[in-house]
Amino acid sequence: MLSSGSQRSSEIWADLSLLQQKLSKKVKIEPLSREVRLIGGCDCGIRKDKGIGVITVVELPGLREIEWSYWVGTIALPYRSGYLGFREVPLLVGAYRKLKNRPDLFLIDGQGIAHPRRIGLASHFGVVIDQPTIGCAKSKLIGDYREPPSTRGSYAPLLDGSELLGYVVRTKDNVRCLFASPGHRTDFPDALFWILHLTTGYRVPQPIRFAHHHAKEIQV
DNA sequence: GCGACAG
DNA sequence: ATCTTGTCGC
Ligand SMILES: [Mg+2]
Repeated sequence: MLSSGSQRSSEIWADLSLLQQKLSKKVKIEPLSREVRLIGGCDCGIRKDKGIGVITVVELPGLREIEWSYWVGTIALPYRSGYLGFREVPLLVGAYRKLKNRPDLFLIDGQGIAHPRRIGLASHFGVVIDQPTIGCAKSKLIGDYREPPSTRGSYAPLLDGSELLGYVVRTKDNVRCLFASPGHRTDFPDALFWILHLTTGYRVPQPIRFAHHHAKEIQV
């Protein structure tokens, strides 16, 4: 029973899983078409049932922040691995609509297609706004890989059997790897390239760091 | 039954 | 994600 009033908890997740299967069919993995000058960094802060979604816009070259927006909303679902998009996408869409600038690419704190149904947060958000996105997660959701050397720039493919999902990337010497995967309207080389080019001195890419900082301070 | 499990 | 101070190492 898709879309109804009250329903059993088990049915809710089953319905959301079906919805993800539909959404995943809209995901396009293709080379970034635009020239990238403005990049949007996305992250959310959540406490209890109140959440805030933040998007910062950084300019290239320089990675200087030129704008940022946020959106506050109520979180209806509890966290469950594989369903993060349903909690954070609404908040990010709200912030997206308040932006004055239009980023050429969005970097999101979460997986792209490296997801059980190939529709992680970055892909989900990308399909909803139909804009280029790349997923940049701090830990793994699914897939197998061999640990890359400890030097910045090292990487290894993230695989589900023989299917490539993304890359496990060392963005800084002697720190845990990041998990990069294309979200929507970007491809694997794009994910690897941008994750490394937007990382300077810190493990997490600057755009996402800025968004994270804003979400944390506003939430007070 | 056991282990994995984005944020 | 959030709860939380100082401390060890690059
Ligand atoms: Mg986050």
